[in-house]
Amino acid sequence: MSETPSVPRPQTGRETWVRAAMQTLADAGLDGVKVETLARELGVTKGSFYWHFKDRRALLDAMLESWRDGRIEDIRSRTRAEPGQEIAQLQQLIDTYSLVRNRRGMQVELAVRDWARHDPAARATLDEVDTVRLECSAALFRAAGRSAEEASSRSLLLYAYVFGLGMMDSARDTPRPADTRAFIANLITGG
Amino acid sequence: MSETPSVPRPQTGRETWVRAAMQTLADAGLDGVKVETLARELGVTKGSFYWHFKDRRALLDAMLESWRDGRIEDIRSRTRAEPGQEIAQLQQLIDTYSLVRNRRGMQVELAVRDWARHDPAARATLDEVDTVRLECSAALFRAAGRSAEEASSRSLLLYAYVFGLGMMDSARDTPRPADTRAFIANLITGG
DNA sequence: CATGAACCATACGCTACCGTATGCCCAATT
DNA sequence: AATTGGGCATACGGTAGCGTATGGTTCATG
Repeated sequence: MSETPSVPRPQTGRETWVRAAMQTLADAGLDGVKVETLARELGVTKGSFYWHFKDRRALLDAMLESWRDGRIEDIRSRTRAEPGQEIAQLQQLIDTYSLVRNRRGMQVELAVRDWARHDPAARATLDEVDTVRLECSAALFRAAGRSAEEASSRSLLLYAYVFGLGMMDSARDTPRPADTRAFIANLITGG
Repeated sequence: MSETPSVPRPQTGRETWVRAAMQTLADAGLDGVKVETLARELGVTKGSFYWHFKDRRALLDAMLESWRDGRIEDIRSRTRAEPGQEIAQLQQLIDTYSLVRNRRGMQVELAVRDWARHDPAARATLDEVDTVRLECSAALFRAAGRSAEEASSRSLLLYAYVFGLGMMDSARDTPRPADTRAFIANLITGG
């Protein structure tokens, strides 16, 4: 969907708005993303906003597009493994997501998922991303010798766990014990 | 789950408002819970609301209290098992949560979890509920012979999976295949 | 039957938004 | 030097929501 480059290069300004909006999305949810509030935070006025965007909805669409591209690129890079290292790669994937280190990314993730519950466009974007994710990790499981069915099931468990944990731990400061995380990662990967 | 017939009942007022608000919470999220909107839906005006509640915040607190009591009672009743039936009971627990049948309950759950990301009171309520949940299912695992550590880990995996799946499938109409669900439930319970 | 409490309506002021209209400033172009 | 258009400010009208003030109605009870 959507055209990418049709007009020359008005791209500098839009990116600034999108970044600030993503920050607010993570901090306050979708309903915190307001034109006038963002303008205040950026030290400009609405006049600037309505120069770069048709309306608030256009900003939201730009946010979705930006998030989708980043997530797909990220998952692709995290699911490349040398032959024989597939399970180890999956375990590292789990650890990356379930560690508190990735706090901000998880906040965005959860906000987008909540957003998707009410907005069809967000839903569609999220489905795109989830499809790629599930397929990428399932491919790793298959490369490790699992059947296609088992690979899909373990992939589903993996992401449901990872995002479910992110939801349960979204206000947690201390990470879960390392042995707990290792035990669960082993169950999921079957390693 | 009682009546509300067509006749304008002089039902205890607060409960009526709380129920309507929970419905809206599930459908539209916390920011959809607005005094004037609820009043319109109930066919009354704000005057009624501010008779029963001090302000909007008081309604939110009442919602949290009501939800917490219901959830704790629910989990207690779902984690009573005859000796020897603990694993079967856990598997049924997983199925209850991960089935599409419980759609509305899951919508409320997800809305509360998102709410908890921005509101300390909601966070505290949710932590209460999660603590009871984790302890109840961990007790079942221990009764089935698992060590205390393993029981805690599996409990965490169980709930993270269940709510994570609810999040991923919140817009899904057809349930996941039965054998996929069974495979995952077996992995989680270790049965 | 008067009185007071429970319950709700009407009406108001206030604030935070969205979106539009219009004008100012400045750099690059011609 | 004049023109032009990108980038932003100012100002305005409109809506939706919160909370308050106040008045009306019903009903039990002294």
